[in-house]
Amino acid sequence: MSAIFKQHLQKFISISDEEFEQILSYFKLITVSKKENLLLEGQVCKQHYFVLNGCLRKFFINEKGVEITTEFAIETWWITDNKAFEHQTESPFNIQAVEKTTALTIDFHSQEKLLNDFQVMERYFRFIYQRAYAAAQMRLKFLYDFSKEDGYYNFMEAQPQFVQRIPQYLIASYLGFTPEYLSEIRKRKRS
Amino acid sequence: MSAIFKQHLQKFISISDEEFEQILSYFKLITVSKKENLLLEGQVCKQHYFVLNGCLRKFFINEKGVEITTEFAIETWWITDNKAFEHQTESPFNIQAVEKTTALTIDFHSQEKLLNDFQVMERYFRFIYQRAYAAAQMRLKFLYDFSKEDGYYNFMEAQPQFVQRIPQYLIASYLGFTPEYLSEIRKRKRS
DNA sequence: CGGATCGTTGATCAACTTCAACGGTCGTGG
DNA sequence: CCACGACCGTTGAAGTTGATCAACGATCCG
Repeated sequence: MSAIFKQHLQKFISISDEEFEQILSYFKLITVSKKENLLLEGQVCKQHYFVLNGCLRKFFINEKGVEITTEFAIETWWITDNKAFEHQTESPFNIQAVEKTTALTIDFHSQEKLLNDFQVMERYFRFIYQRAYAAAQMRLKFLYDFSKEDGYYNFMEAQPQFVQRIPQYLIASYLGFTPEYLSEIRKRKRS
Repeated sequence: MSAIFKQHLQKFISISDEEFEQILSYFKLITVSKKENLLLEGQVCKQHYFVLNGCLRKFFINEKGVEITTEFAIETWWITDNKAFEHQTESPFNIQAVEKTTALTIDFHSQEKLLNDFQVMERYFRFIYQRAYAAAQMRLKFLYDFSKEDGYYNFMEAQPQFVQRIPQYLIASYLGFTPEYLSEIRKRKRS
């Protein structure tokens, strides 16, 4: 299972089998079942998750009591509330399993230690954050550029893997509109 | 002027004066006047900018021909189209000076070389991208959480430094609505 | 002084939300 | 293995939010 993580690391940096085993020892392997929570709103965000298989999502609850999903993570994606993780403060987010999920998890202090002990991990995380930041910038562009309807078609094309496995109300939530409106868009397309 | 950059580096890593001079040699110092362009849509995004003073913005032009500003950068902020920079591909964005601006600039290959030559710069950029990603995540949350009106009040509170120096139509563009609507919000507040 | 740029106003219009209700399906307990 | 309840997607009507368009006044700058 953790071979997935090894392959992912080796896409960015070169490490020996021995080094990998040492690096892996900073992590814990966890499995959570569908709807199980890994972080609750108001808690300090202690962990950074690397999904090996399954799917996690990050969401918050707005003043109307509606869940808004801001992020999904599937195989080989990292997920956490980075701001709360970095400062070890309370998070406004929840992290929950969409499906049964296996992940590696590392707490803040272990991650700091890992970065100090392995220079090459600075390089790895520099890549990871750089890519994640670039992706977030493009996501912002899409939000500004597209109407909600076009955003849906764009997402369908760009991430068909999600549309297969994720319930529609979560997709609507992620795209920033209501399930009813998603229904309407789909009806329009059909006719 | 470049002392600003030195101070910024030293907030994250420790370097000697000598090292700093070497690092600085990878950059060029530029000054641009108001409305001058540093990147045009369709060009390969070759440069990464670190603002020493003044203000840059990144924007694109939507299908209706309207400029949408997705990012500002003032003193000690980095700015580029990270996706296009990383892959050295054409960018859909423009980068333009809002005011007369002085910045350090580094091209992609120099940045790669800098990262290879100075281990400590991997750490510095890991911090930079980590913070930038966390900030982008919070920005996304605000976009999902707030109505446009609330988004304006929130921005006013969080970034009063902008509201002073940036024309209103740019603020409206950044917040994702029209100047007319901003006018309406302001009128409502007044009464 | 004269033109371009910026903020404002008000009327009309489109995109999207809210609410209430209904039918299908899926999983769980009896 | 069936029945029931919870959950999910869908519909349609009415309501909001914010966009569009055209016009005007103020200000800045050459």
